Order: sequence, then C-alpha cells, then structure tokens
Amino acid sequence: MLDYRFIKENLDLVEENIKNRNVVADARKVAELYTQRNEIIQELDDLRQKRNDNAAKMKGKLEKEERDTYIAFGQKLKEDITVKEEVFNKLEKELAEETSKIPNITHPSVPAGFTEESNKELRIVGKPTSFSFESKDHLQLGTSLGIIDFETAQKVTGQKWYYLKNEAAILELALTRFAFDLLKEEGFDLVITPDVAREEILEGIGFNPRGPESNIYRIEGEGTCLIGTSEITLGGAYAKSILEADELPKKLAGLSHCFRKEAGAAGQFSKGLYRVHQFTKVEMFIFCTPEESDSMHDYLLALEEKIFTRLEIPYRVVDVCAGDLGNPAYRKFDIEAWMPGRGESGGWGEVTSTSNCTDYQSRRLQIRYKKDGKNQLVHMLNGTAIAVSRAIIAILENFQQEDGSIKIPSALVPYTGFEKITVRK
RNA sequence: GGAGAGGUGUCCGAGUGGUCGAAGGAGGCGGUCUUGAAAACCGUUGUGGGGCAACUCACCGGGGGUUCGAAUCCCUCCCUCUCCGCCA
Repeated sequence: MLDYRFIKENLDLVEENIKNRNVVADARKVAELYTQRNEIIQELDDLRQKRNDNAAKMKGKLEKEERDTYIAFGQKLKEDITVKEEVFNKLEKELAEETSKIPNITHPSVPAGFTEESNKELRIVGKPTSFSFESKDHLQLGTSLGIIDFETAQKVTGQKWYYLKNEAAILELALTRFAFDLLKEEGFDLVITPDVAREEILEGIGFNPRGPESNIYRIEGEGTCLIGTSEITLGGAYAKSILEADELPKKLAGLSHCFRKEAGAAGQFSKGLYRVHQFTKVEMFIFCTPEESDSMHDYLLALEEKIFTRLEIPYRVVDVCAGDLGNPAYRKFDIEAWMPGRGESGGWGEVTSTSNCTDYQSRRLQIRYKKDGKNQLVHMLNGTAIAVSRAIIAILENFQQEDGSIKIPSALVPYTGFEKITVRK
C-alpha cells in the first residue's frame, strides 16, 4: 500500500497513476478519510489525556465528595471515548480498504497502455527454433513419451492437474537444483518455504485472498491459504522486523509449490502445462535500500536471462505496460520463451516475471532497516528463477527431435543424468 | 488430541489495580581513564500514530470485558514449554 500522507499530498499524481494503470480506486476518498481520521485521533487523544489526568488525581486520599465528582467525570469520559473509538475504528477500516485498492506509483520508463499489446519488447535473444520436420506441442510430446499424465490427474484430482512421471519427474528436480546451484553462487540464501501462508501475509504482499476473482485457494477454517508463489512466504518472512543496514541487500531463493485457482482460464493458450493449478517454482527475492532497487531489478532480470541462456532456449524480454503491472509493482519485466507448439506456428509464452515493488509491500508488512539511527522501509523485489511447468514446455517443444524424443540441454545433463528422453517400449 | 506451566523492552528477568513505558542485569552506543586494549565509572539505548513545534496518545502474546484508573482482575483465542497419547 501507499502512504496515506503521500496520497493526500500528491493527489493529482496518484489519480493520474490510477488512470494510467486502468485500476478502479478513489484517491480523493482516501485523502478525505485520512483527514477525518486524523481529526478523530486528535479528539480521541484529548479525551484520553483528560481520562489519564482525572485518574491521576485520584491516586491519594480524597474527601468522599471530591472523589465522587472525579468518578462521575471519569464515567462521562469513558462513555465519550467509547463512542469516539467506534467512529475511529470504522474510519480506519474504511481507510485501509480504500487505500489497498490504490496501485503503486509507476517507473517513468514504463510503457503506457492497458493490454499485453502495449508491452515493449526490449530484445530477442536467440532465434525462434525451426524444424525440418512436423513439430509437436508439449502435450503431444509429453503424452506420447509417457512422462506427463493429465488423464490420471483428471480422475484423481480434476482438470488442470497433472502427474509428472519418470524423466519429467527427474527434469523437475534437475531444473530446481540447477537454479539453486546458480543462485547459491550468486550469494542467495536457499530456502524451501511452506506452501501455505496466513491471509494477512497475502494481503501485505498485495494479494487479495477473498472475492470471486481471487486466484487463491483458502484453507477452510484455518485463516491460511495455499500460496500462489513463494514471493509470499519469502516476503512475509521478515514481516514486522527491522533489518540491519549491513545485511542489505538480502537475497533469498525460495523453492515451493504454487497453487492457483485459474477459474475461467481456458482456450488454446491455456492448454497442457501452461496454465495449471499446481506447479513448482524457484523464486528470487531481494530486500534492499531504496537507492539500489533499480539496479537490483536489473540484476534479477540479468539472472533470469542467464538461466534461459544456459538452457539454450530462445526468449525475448518485455517491459510490461502500466495497465498490466498489478498493484504492487513499480516496474515489471517478463521473459517470454519461444514455444514452438504455441498457436499455429509457435509463439512467445511467459516463463518468468520480475517486479520491483519498492516500498509498497514493506509498508504494510512493516519491514524496515536502520539508516542513521532512523527506521526506513526497505524495497522489495521478486523474480522467477524457474517456473518448472513452463520451463518443461519450453524444453520439450524446443528440443524435440524428429523421432519424438527430447534432447536435454547440456547445462542440465549433469542434473538429469541422461541426455535424451526417448519413447518407452 | 488430553493434563499442567508460562507468554513483559535486543536478550535475561522483576512487577501489592493508581507514583509503570515499565525495577535490576546483560548486550549496543557515546564518554572518562589508558601508549593501546580490558576492567572500572558516568551517560545513553523500543515501536508506531497525531501535531510546524512544545507536546501528546497508543503498545507488557491477540481480541473482548470489569474499573474513575489494568502489565496487574475476568472471559476468549493464539503461541511456547513439560508430561501422556498418536505418528513420518
């Protein structure tokens, strides 16, 4: 969330930003509620001060008459305070709700526009793979190789769930270990996080666990949710804490399962592993000072590019437009891998995403660091290292051979222990 | 899951319902002393909100209640520890 006072003092800027981001939010209302809330606080504090003074006067011995007068006054104050507190609580709640709808401010270089078409392609690395034979999509490949099984999952679990078998199972382990090793070398702390988090953590990160359009599975009666990304458990790990300046930038790599409801998502671009209810992901996360967050964002993007370069998968980098950012992000880069099985003749499919969320998340999560004796909010950034399901799509489709077998990218061979996935007899 | 004990500041640890934002240690920071260091001594050392400021309000696991007044009493939830049960 943004700072109340900032919203009030920069109303025009915030309203303009809401418009550019194509979000429904009411900054003016926030400013008004904030002003009202502060007036109530002032009145409430006055009353409480009177109450404290009144109580202090009764510490010693008093004539009964005098004491009764104080008691009566105290009772009156108590009533006034109760009434005022109710007003305050209502205002505070409304203020928080309205404020959470307001998106982060936007990096000046972010392209304008509301849809994917407005995203700006920064560069293409590698050449879209072409074949001298009739290529297949990952669904055909995975099924005929017997390594991806949607049919069994359909029976046991439902649509958009899957079993990974044999070489595909090994491939998942290889990809996660590959990413972990690379990030370990970069000084990241490696963590396997819970796949579940409390609702207030989700909200602090900027997810809305409730509502019909929510992508989040909630756990009945627990106040917790299945996480959609370990961004939640990594970012939440330092909630309500004050970091030392010398431990920044703090770099974490998290491995978790990710769960998404994906209600209503269908169509040719959602087929197979592309949009599923559960997948495994290695996520990068950085806590840093405001001064270094832009360069840390570049760093995360560079790491993502390094990973896909080593995997020898053609990709392009996209600067995501204002309307497609999501509330917490100040700026976002996506990497889209070439997926030969996508659409008629192949296409770009998102495989990673890295966001600089500045202090939008740390404000509500209360994650700060000491600077010259004062506490300041940290900046928080996240980026995908490997989203396994989509990486598998890219590998199967780009490395398929004419006989339907799959060559393993050489960087992964030390992790898989095999160089090829062949048709089982 | 059952029985008992407990949750206080960075940590340890006191706290008859009013003088407690909180004793006393330890640690941190600043200083005196010292060639330097240690020791000793002195001072300082939580977070958030409102206000230009002086200042003020809130916070002793969370929430609610009793009271003129709650860290202190009551209810409830959560968590931790010990014992038992169950289990990978």
